[in-house]
Amino acid sequence: MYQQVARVRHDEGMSKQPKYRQVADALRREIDNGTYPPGSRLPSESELSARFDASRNTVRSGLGLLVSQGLISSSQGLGYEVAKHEVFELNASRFENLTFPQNGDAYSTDVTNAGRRPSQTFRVELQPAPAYQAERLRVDAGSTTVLRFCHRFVDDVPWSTQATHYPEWLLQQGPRLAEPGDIAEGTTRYLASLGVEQIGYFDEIATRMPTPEEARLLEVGAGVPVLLWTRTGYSKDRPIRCTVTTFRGDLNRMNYEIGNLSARGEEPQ
Amino acid sequence: MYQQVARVRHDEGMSKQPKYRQVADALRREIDNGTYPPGSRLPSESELSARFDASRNTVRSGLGLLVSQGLISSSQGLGYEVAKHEVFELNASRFENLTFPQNGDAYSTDVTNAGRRPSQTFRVELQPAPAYQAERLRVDAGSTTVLRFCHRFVDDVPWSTQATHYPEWLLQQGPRLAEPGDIAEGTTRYLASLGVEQIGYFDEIATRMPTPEEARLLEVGAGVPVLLWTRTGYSKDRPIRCTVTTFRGDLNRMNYEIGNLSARGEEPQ
DNA sequence: TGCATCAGCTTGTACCAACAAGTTGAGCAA
DNA sequence: TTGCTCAACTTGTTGGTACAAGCTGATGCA
Repeated sequence: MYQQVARVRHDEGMSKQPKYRQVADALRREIDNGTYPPGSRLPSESELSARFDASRNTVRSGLGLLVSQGLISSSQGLGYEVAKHEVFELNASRFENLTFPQNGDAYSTDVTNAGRRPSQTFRVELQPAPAYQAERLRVDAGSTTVLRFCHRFVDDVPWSTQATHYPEWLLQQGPRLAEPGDIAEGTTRYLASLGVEQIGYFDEIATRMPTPEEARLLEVGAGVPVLLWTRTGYSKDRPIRCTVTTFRGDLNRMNYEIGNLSARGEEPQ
Repeated sequence: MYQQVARVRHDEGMSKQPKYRQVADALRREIDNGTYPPGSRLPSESELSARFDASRNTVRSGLGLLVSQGLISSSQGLGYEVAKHEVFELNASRFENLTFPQNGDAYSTDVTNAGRRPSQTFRVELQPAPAYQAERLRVDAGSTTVLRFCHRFVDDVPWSTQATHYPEWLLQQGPRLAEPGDIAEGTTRYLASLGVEQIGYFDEIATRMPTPEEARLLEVGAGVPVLLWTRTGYSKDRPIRCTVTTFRGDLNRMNYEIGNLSARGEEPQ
């Protein structure tokens, strides 16, 4: 019923590597050396199948490797495209600078200055504190917090999600935090005007592959990790907010300027 | 010659999702809710095949998804294991603190303080500057630089690779830079003792999937991104070094302390 | 006891076949 | 010209088979 084809034992040279890896490696080389520049299309599976004398499944395994490494992406009906990245730099140590004046919220300012067009959707709700945020805000897990959630785009490409939790006690001083809608001058500035000044922050940066939910919101395919940025802001007494931002790892880079950098071009001020 | 089996059209409820995704989602849920805790083994492909009434290929596709997301890993002959992470925190703003005294190099100090055992292999060579480093050191691409390369382990697990490039002109003041072997007091301290003081640095943090070379050195499987950390150190006049570190993303987190954090437990000093 | 072997499990590689579903452009009809 | 249909491409999903290769524990021989 099933006829096993005679398996030829090639063994030319040493190879050793399985065929699907050879396919992946060959294509990777050709992508690296510019045979297939960023944005260009790879030959179709059946063409590659002929070229490498491999079955379509084997070629697919090889292509799957490159996809999971973020080098290429595929779309049904179209083919495989070589990934192209245009990274956006976020200066985290200048972002929300405590002494520097700025108009509106820090995100719009930063993106506009880079000559790109920012847009965002916005949501405010009361939520029990997740364990991660509760620990950083020094409140009980499950206690009420104000969640202000942003889904941000740059030139209509999904860019990041940002969830800031504020402890409940802060509402007595800053009731507008819990009201829906933007706070025009920025929440940090708003709180400062009420005497709750953020005089320092603690940043944590991690990376991992996106959850299905994150992959949906950020519209990333397989092979693109996310950058996780947690900023806990402190007043002179205690933590006043915890912001968790998820970035598309292929489009973002974070910068920190520490110490005296007068030898650099632009002054860190 | 080939007999196509009657394809039953289930369509219970809505499903819509392909079967291999359903397998992946079901397993993900069971991993999340603790049915399969970190470190435990998943049922074998054939067991899952029976449970989900799917072919082994379909089950493998589902498992492959979870592998590429870093949730599980597989080894031939053994099966699939749920990934367990024990993250190591690296305080980047305290690391190589300019004013804080320390013994030996910053890495060993940091790891030892965390109660873990550091080890490393080390290499020094003269190398033409790659474009990336040349740009940051403000020298011509291809001009000579000193490369000091570290491959670091924590408790014998590959942890990070670190490549520091120094511009050639620095050799006149610090000839020991180009000599093989460690510099006991740390290179930053050594240079400072010669009057080349690093008074500030510029950090860049990015993430991506590892290259095959990086995957080999860090022994990461598919689905684990790397964290890329570039630190450019400045004297009062110009850049004096450029360090590129690659971390396993599943084992590391970076921290920055900015501003006044007296409200936190430990004093940032 | 100690050690080598092997059966029986596991995943890895490679192939075949069929059909579903998305995209595009050619070509025809209004 | 405009708009629709459809053929001919593309990748996506799912099934099947066979064998290679790694791991483990049981078995049996020396």
